[in-house]
Parts: sequence; structure tokens; C-alpha cells
Amino acid sequence: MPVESQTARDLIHSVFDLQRVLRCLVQERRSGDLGAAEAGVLRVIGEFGGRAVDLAEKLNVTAPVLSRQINELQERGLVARRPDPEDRRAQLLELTESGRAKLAEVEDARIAVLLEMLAGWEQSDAASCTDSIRRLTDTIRQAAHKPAVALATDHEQKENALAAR
Amino acid sequence: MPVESQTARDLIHSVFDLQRVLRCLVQERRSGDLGAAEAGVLRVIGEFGGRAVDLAEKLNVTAPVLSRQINELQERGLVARRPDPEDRRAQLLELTESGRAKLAEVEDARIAVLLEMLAGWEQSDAASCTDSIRRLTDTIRQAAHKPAVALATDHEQKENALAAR
DNA sequence: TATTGTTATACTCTATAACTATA
DNA sequence: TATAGTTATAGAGTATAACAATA
Repeated sequence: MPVESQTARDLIHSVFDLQRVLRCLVQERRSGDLGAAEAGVLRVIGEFGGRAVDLAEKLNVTAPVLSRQINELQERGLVARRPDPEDRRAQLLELTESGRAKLAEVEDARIAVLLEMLAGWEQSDAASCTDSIRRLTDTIRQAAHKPAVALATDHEQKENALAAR
Repeated sequence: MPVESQTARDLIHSVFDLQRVLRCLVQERRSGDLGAAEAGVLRVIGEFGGRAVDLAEKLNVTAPVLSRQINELQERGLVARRPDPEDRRAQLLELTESGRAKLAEVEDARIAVLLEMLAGWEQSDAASCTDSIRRLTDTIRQAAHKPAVALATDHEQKENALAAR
């Protein structure tokens, strides 16, 4: 059976509500004087590394945003830039030793807090919750990457496509 | 079995990833020149109404933030303030007719987009995803409202509590 | 011409602090 | 004294536009 309209509404509201309660946490836990956004950058560099343009896509931010965040992280000695030998426009990003330590510190602190919150949960509950959220994220990401005309998401491109005929 | 450390880590990352893909949507769909935050305010006023202080708690924002958002919505004729007969400091909030229409418009647009994205989903998948997210949200909200000492979330209050002995 | 990355600027959303009015 | 709400100011995070260097 396809998704009902009311269920879609409930899902939207549940996601928005989740974002609102998360704000409180992110606010309080400025993990070691590191902003939440910068922590995210640190994570993807640690996990993937490589060119900024690819990381920006993974992070769903525009290039200027990532550029400035990397700058900040580099100034703190957490991230190293080195030229891409295959493309002199590009740069390859990686964590420094200090960056790896900071990332581990931030992650561990977050895990500790969440584990305490999830004291009443079963392992299987948490795992299936993660699966649900991942699946939703993947679905949204795929839909967002579809040719815009196929989706009512982007009015402008839709109109452009119509106008182009 | 209690939640494993690795599962907690995965859950955190899945939530952060979800937030990042959502940003793209919220960005593109400035639902009828209404910001995402204002749309949220409109929703809770429509759903609960009443005093600003109570709505601020539901929305997880501070009073000044809500005050300004309500101001904006009132100027657009979407929200009405009236004095609370039982407490002359307070005000009771409600949607205008125009506000109800705008809220319905925003919600319907969002639902339409999400339904298209969830074309490959079963009703039961969406419902259980909603349940998972709601449960997570409730758990976080409860933990955040606990006496701060019980949770490692707030260092300052923890230290204050220790210092008070 | 297109792509990688940077700088400058502006916008959204939120918080803290200081205040007024009422309880 | 404490609470409801407002105003002023600041900060985090992001986007768009204009640019430089390289492909």
C-alpha cells in the first residue's frame, strides 16, 4: 500500500520536531569549542578525505561554506591541505594527527551523552531507528538529485524546462 | 540488550546526515515566502494556541525568538494576539482565517513533495519510520528536561551542583 | 568554456542581556 | 521576587555573486 497523506504529514512533523529538540543539544554541547558544522566537516574529511568539491556534495553545503570551514580547521591545525598532483586547481584534504584526536574526542563525548539518554532502549530499537533514518535520508537525497522536472520540488527549474519547449 | 557504542555512533551520524539533506529541501521550498521557522510557529499556534511561553517550550526556542516570529506573523495578518483575561502579563495566540489558509497551503505543498519522494515506500514503512523518529525525539526531550546533574550534558550546571555542596 | 576554490556580502535562525509590566 | 513578554545585539551557519587560476 502506498504512503497515505496523513502518514506523510506525521512523518514531516516528526522530523521537524526532532530537529527542534536536537538544537538544544547542539547548542549546549559546543564540543570542545568546535561548532557542530565544523565537527561534521572534520568527520567527512576523516572518513573520506580528498577534494573539497566532493566533500561539499557529501555535506550538502556549497563550496564557499566549506572553504571557510576548512580554513578555520586548518588554522587550528586540525586539517591539512595539500595540492592534488593530478589537478592543480584542486587540493586534497586530510586530518592532521591533532585533527584525528579532536574528532575522536568529539565523537566519544557525543556517544557518551547519547548512550546515557538511550539507557532505556534495546540495542535492536536503536539499530532499527538508525536504519529508518538512513533509509529516509537516502530517499530524500535521491529525490533531490533527480532531474528537477520530475519533481515538484523546484519551481524555477520546472518553469524553465517548460519555457524551453 | 543495551545499546552498543557503535550503534549509538551510527545513530548520531544518521541523524546529522538527515539534517543535512533536509537543509536542501527547506532551502528550496521557501513555502510561500514563509520561512521554515515561521511555518513551525504557525503550526503550533494552529495546533495548540494559547500563551507564548508555552508555545516557546513546545518549539524549543527562547522567548525573544518566538516574540519576533509572532510579530512577523501578526504583521502579515496570519496570527492574532489577544490579552489573557486571567493574567494581564500574558497574551493568547491564535491563527486568523488567513493564517489557517496559509498553514494548510504550506502543509499541503510539503505533503505533496514528500509523497512523491516516498513513491517507492509502503505505508507501513513510513509509519514505522515516523514512530522511530518520534520515539527518539521523546527520549531526547525527556533527557534534556532531567535534572541537569543526572546527565553529562551540561557541564556548568553539574559543576554548580557540586560547588553548592 | 567549464571547473576548483576563494573572498565579499547578505540572509535565516537562534541566543543572551537588559528592560517593562504584571503577579 | 518571580514571570510574561519585548527590544537590542551578537553569533552560528548558510547562500549567492563575483573573482582567480587551472583544465
